[in-house]
Amino acid sequence: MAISIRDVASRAQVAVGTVSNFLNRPDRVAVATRKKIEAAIADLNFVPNASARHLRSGSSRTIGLLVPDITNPFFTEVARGAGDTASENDYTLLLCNSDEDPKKEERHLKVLIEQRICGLLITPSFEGLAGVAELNRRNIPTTFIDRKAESLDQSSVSMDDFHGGKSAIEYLASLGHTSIAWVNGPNSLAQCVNREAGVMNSAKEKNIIISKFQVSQMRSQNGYEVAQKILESNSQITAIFCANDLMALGVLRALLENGKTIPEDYALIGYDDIGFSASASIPLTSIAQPAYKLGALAAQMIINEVEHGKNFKHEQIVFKPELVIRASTQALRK
Amino acid sequence: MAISIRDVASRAQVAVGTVSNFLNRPDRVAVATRKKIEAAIADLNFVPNASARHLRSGSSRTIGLLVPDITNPFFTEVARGAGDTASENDYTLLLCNSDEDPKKEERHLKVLIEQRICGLLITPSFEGLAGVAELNRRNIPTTFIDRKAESLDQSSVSMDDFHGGKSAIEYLASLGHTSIAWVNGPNSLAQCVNREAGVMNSAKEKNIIISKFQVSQMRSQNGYEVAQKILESNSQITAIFCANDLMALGVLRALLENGKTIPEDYALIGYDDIGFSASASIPLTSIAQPAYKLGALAAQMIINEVEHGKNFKHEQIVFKPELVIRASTQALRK
DNA sequence: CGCCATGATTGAATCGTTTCGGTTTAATTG
DNA sequence: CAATTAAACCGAAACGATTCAATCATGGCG
Repeated sequence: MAISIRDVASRAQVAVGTVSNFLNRPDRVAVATRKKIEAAIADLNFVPNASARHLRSGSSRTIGLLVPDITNPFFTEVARGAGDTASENDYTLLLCNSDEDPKKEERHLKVLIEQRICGLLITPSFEGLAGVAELNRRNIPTTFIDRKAESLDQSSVSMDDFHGGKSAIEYLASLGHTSIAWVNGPNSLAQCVNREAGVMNSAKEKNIIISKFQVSQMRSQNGYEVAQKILESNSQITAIFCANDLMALGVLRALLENGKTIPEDYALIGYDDIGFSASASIPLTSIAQPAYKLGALAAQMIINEVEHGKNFKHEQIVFKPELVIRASTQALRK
Repeated sequence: MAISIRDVASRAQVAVGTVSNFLNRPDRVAVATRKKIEAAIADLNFVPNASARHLRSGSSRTIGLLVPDITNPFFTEVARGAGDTASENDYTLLLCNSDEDPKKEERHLKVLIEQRICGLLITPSFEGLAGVAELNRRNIPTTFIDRKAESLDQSSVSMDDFHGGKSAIEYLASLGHTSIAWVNGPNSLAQCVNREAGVMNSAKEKNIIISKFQVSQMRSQNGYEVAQKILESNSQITAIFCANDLMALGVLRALLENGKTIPEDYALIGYDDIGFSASASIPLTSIAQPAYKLGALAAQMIINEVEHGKNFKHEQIVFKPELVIRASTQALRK
């Protein structure tokens, strides 16, 4: 039924080995033979069988990407970047979504091993280290995304969260704000911890009062609730900085509902610069992370590692996030 | 290097065929033997090689999902649904994003054929029929998502767009609106055509005046621009219905910037009910589509088809969308 | 004209499974 | 106790590619 390299060979009147060479190292086959094989392939509508190729050659050319939440636009962009880079290099990307569920994560990891992926891209959740260790044992290269690798024999592509936190506060300070609310996620996420360190650092330098609000999940609803607390607190706060855009959008909604105007009554900054922030009712100032680039570069790095084998130099690349100024912030008027 | 079924067999003192039976039809192997094999597998840390299995057995247990835009929350949900169902049934989902680019779509289709997927889930863009024909020729089952299959020997899971358009207008009519702006996407999308038919149908019934605005892309920015036109037009319009939420969010932003209040000055309805609509500055009334369910059901159907082979009855399932009422609409006050 | 280097081509062995006809073992029956 | 049957198990062949040592052609050179 299925058409194999053998059929192509017999129709083109050459040996199977020659067809294989044509497929993988065309320069080694004479131009006349090339033509014959091309014709045979076209006639028979032949498409090579990836499984057979993989089985014999030992290298799978598929790389796994395991993200904790595919509905988060940040990860969607990461996936797009990784996917594009993968297919440009003739790799296949196997995208798995763990929904922040360790069970699903474990299952996906199992499948990825069955598929004999040649490399893994992963944004580790705080717990997920067990399954990753298994990958290591099997010598499957792994690179972290959005989380710096602590070990030097592993690559990672991450963001300078300290700088992100710091620059948001510096910017607000430059606008004249001196009392700022800081809405952060759980300490179990390295990102949150580092951003807060940056916040506190520049607050100290600029002599700013930080009111900290911490939530367990970084969803829109959580931002909404925090904003109500801020309004009730009757404090001097004139600016609000949220650890992600989802929460900032929640804050925005709460403030508008309570008759506040942005940026006059409160300046508001988010983090991530997801697409929806630009088209919010008040376009959001945000700390932009180059998600697409993160994914693309991580894919490129793991491909390099796969292809250059042992003599590969691991790198921990750290991007600087960028402040994107929109309508939700302005200079403080006394 | 790699551990194979053969190593397991020799360590467990059984034949390779027995190990294979243990893996695939455990009931056929005696309980004592089972224990031995289990132990050997655990000791050796054996994980079967999917490629070898596929090569020999001929069936791949991976299903492809090809979406036109992974950054659209609607498709993210579809992907989540399909992915969950796939892994519950021990299938692997290969998610590909074509970015609405026919070239990428073609390339992905090629890869999917190389991988010998056992079935394809696809939301066809208006052009993409060429590549799909190739799949048909190879007898790879294909089911459409969010687009009804015109042929009876193909399955599909789609939405009743006519009903969606109709019910939005009926709802607005019931609130007392008689002059409504309808912001639609290009006619090349079946969805848009059908929604419009529904709109026009109920407009006629309820004696409503529809002002139609058509855009080529259904992005937020397009909605923003249309809203400005509406404001300039100085018409009697009191309600705006957009063919997706992204555009509705753009409309919302434009209206608020121009000092209008929602829902007092204008009632506003979107379509899709993406997550961000609920947390917009004015939570959006919208026509909800069960994206997760669409993906999950489509996956289930293709799995059934794959497993039941020829005697499988193709179905064209059509869901009814649901009106979700939020703050952006209210009864008209004279 | 014979020799050799080079480039093209060949085809058998192999990758890790599943499949399936055949063999062994144990239990049942008359 | 011999004959019959069913349950377990065995192991060689096959899936469709790649690999690589071996063979074949070709042309340049002394």
